Amino acid sequence: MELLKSHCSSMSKKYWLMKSEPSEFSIKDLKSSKDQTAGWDGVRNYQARNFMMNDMSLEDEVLFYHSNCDEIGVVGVAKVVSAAYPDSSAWDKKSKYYDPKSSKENPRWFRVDIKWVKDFSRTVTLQEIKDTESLSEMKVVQRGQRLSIQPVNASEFSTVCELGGI
DNA sequence: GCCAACGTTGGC
DNA sequence: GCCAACGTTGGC
Repeated sequence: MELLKSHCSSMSKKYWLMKSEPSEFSIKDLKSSKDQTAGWDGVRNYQARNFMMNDMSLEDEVLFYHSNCDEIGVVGVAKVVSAAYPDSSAWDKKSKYYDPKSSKENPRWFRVDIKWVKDFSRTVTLQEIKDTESLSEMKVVQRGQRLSIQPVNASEFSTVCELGGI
């Protein structure tokens, strides 16, 4: 019974916001990837890593967020299509994400695979999120919040999707 | 285990 | 390119 319960709760769909600089990796890049799927590598923050390792599940839905660009905001939806697995870029000396403290034997950083789901018909800008009362609790508008992977609740997720024209 | 120095993030 | 906020590192 306990097993069933924990199994069920682990299956309940969760929602996330994931940030990427479009000059590095945009939602277009994701859409044009093989199988419209890509590994979310380069996460080098423990809290963000722990979300991937401990809290993400297959089929969780993701708000794809463009940061540090002309039009900052949520541009579409993706979904989680793998469990967390070691981020090999951490032990690739040629990678900008190289981390000598991570190794194949003892990986420190992990990634998940993300699959493109849809583009919004328009960007839901950061300013718009700030201006929307029901989205005022989103981490992305909290002062000093820089996490590149953030949990989002179901109503926030659906509100952002509606604003994005879905 | 404290905390100063340093590096990074990311909006502006 | 500025800089505030935050995370990490490393000496002590």
